[in-house]
Amino acid sequence: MDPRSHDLLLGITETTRPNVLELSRRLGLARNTVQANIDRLQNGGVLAGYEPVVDLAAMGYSVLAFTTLEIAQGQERPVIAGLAEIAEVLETHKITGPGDLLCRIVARTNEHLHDVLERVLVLPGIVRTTSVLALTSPILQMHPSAIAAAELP
Amino acid sequence: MDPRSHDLLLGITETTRPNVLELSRRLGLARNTVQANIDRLQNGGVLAGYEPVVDLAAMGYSVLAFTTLEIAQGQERPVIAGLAEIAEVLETHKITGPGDLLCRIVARTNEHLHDVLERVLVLPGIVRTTSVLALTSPILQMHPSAIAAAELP
DNA sequence: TCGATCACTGCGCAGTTTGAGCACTCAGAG
DNA sequence: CTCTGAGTGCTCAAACTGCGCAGTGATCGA
Repeated sequence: MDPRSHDLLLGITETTRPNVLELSRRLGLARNTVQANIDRLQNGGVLAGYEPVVDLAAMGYSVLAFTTLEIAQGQERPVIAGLAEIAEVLETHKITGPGDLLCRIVARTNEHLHDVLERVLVLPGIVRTTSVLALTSPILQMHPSAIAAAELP
Repeated sequence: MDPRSHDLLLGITETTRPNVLELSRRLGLARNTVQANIDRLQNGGVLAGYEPVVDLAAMGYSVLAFTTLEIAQGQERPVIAGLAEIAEVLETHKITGPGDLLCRIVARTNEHLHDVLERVLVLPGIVRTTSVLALTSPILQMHPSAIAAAELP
């Protein structure tokens, strides 16, 4: 991942907008209507922006892991701050149950993942980590589709 | 989630493009250069498209769960097909370790989640499910940032 | 039943962006 | 020393945006 591409992907996030005219043609609605609907979604906070869809595998990150962290009492905040510094940690969720944090981590190789996990482990307050590797990801979607809407009372 | 908004979000995925001219100004590069770089990323498969960023909470889906499924021998394919029919199941990963599948599931409420899990449980071949709820998600990013690039040899 | 409101439509116009092409420079590789 | 690739600067018609304004039909409360 060269820095140029990185800047590009970052910049894309900020300059990407839907083509309202084409959208209106596809949906069979007036441009004004589509624009108003988009505005409504944005104002409601549902539509928070636009992002490039990045194929991590094509980017060289072919390893995906879900790692559960157990944290010592009251150490969550600094641990999260530490995790935020590790680029390969894409998501962190505070969770219920035996673990405390669930992280989504990408790496180029298994060795690289090992390296990342070591950087995680040295964070003060981490008691234990458990990782599972994702082998394939047969389902990937952004949001619940119309099926869900149809089920509503 | 009304059907109109759904169509809109779906259509946005297909009609959204970055503003290359503005991007070039921000990056201090020529428009041609930026366009060529974007083409390169697309052709390389790294940049797979553009998507709206949807705030699931604002959309009414305030519950996020990670559910691990244990599947009976050789039943994975039909189970995955069944999961694909459930709109609330946003991601499914085949994983290593004790579980077989890890799912990311959203729901409007805990009751709704309960309902979704019941729909999951009735799929033939599911032996056991274990769910953890995500309370907060302090880190959320799309891809490893420049930090990772700087670390490369 | 009347008037208000709302979602949607259609039109228009100035300004911006796109897509495509061409010519040029510059640095590195063979 | 030449070739090649990356980047630049320019041009043009066509497309799209942002914005405003006027009109229609349906719904709803008084």
